[in-house]
Amino acid sequence: MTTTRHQAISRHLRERIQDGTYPPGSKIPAIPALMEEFGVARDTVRDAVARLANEGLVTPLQGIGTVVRDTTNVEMVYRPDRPAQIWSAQTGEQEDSDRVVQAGWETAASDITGWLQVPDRTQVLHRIRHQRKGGQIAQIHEQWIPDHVARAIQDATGDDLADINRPLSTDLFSQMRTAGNGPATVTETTTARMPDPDEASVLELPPGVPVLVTWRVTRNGQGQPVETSVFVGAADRLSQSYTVPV
Amino acid sequence: MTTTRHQAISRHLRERIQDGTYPPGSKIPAIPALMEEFGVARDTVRDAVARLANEGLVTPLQGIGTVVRDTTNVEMVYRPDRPAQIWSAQTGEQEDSDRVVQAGWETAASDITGWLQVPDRTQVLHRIRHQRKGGQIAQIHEQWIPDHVARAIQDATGDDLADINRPLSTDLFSQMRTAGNGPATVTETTTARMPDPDEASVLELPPGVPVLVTWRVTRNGQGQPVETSVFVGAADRLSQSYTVPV
DNA sequence: GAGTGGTCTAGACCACCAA
DNA sequence: TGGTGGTCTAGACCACTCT
Repeated sequence: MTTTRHQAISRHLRERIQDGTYPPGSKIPAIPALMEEFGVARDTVRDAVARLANEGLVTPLQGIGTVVRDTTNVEMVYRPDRPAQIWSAQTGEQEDSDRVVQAGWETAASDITGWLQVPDRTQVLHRIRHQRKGGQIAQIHEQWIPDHVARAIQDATGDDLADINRPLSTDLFSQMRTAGNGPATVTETTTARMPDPDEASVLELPPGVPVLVTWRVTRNGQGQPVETSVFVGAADRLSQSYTVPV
Repeated sequence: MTTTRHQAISRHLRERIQDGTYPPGSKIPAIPALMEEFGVARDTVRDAVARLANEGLVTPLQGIGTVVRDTTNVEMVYRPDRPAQIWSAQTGEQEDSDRVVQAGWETAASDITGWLQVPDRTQVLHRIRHQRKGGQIAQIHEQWIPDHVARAIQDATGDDLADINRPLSTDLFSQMRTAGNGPATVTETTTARMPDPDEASVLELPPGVPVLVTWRVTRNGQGQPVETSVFVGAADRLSQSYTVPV
């Protein structure tokens, strides 16, 4: 159990961050200063700092320094039982904005048809939304709706679900009720993983921040799926809350 | 938007992994081979591989090679409405084992008293469990029970909740019911972050795997908290599932 | 311009694993 | 024993931010 130099340096810095010597928003010493302090080469210091960055404790910024991240600011709460008002902070405020960036019909992949319990190669409506909070995209919402459900909605409401430029007259769950396919239950399954570079770019994630990934299947009163979704959200800005009876 | 060499190498390898050239369980080319192929120095290749490791795509193993991770094996499902049978795979099998590693009374920190809605500096029973699956610890469960609830349970059942060597006669929620503090609802809030080194060690997490963090508050029929918990679970082996009415 | 972090080199030695 | 990844050096140049 020999301790390497960069492990010793990263442990030292981690302890200083946790004991408040370097509070959130402040900067840890610069790389040349740490080289001097520990008598090591540049890349050894960078290895140590990279470890902390991958733990989500710090964010190195070119030309500025390596700043300590505030990890206590997960304020946003997602509640599955409030479809019309999807996100609310503890103050109850609404989400900042919400934009459909892609919509159209396509032949569903096999995992999607499995969740929707429709035959393989069925046509489905595929929509991608970006949900913003505080100027940043906090969650990517990808949604698939079976052909017959989507058409029933359009017939009943006159909206075009594949038009990303015209907003819907009401929220989708209300439209489903109007069309006789009112959602009764949602089943959500959540895990987490590291983002791929595309997701990190869209969500503006610093290194060391994972994404929360949630699969949702919405069913009507007969237990038939009327919609399925995948949510990919920034874990440093998002938490999910559920209250269920025991 | 200049692309650096290690970015080009990591993008190349990422594409090969995603298109199946290097399937899960196989190895990507060795560092000397990549140095030769791209005509770069060792550390440039290591930067590229480190990126993939931090994305959770590969795990470098000393003396063996850099193996591609299988990211499709999140089978375990946690259901909050099944306290006695906390984990079940889709087949419905029970968890492998479950061990209380620490238990005792302590004066609660302010965040805990806030969750439990008891006065500051109250005595609480603090228990830490390690929940195993497939030989590995998949989740760390830390639990706090108010003094009056814990004592009522002990008086009613004769069990010693602070003894880590004697297992309880029944599960804790059943015991609460016996003691007249039957849980009625649980509120769970979930987010994710990267593990600290201790958590990574206990959960045997490879680089690039986050932890799912869930706070739970359990309330009795009168809405009073009878228990609060924090779960820290390996996100590559754990998912949480909720079904709620809309 | 001065200071920050980012990239990259060429070479060395170490720790670990499999045959 | 030979191949793997891990650590570390000393030095160079680049990209970026702030004053």
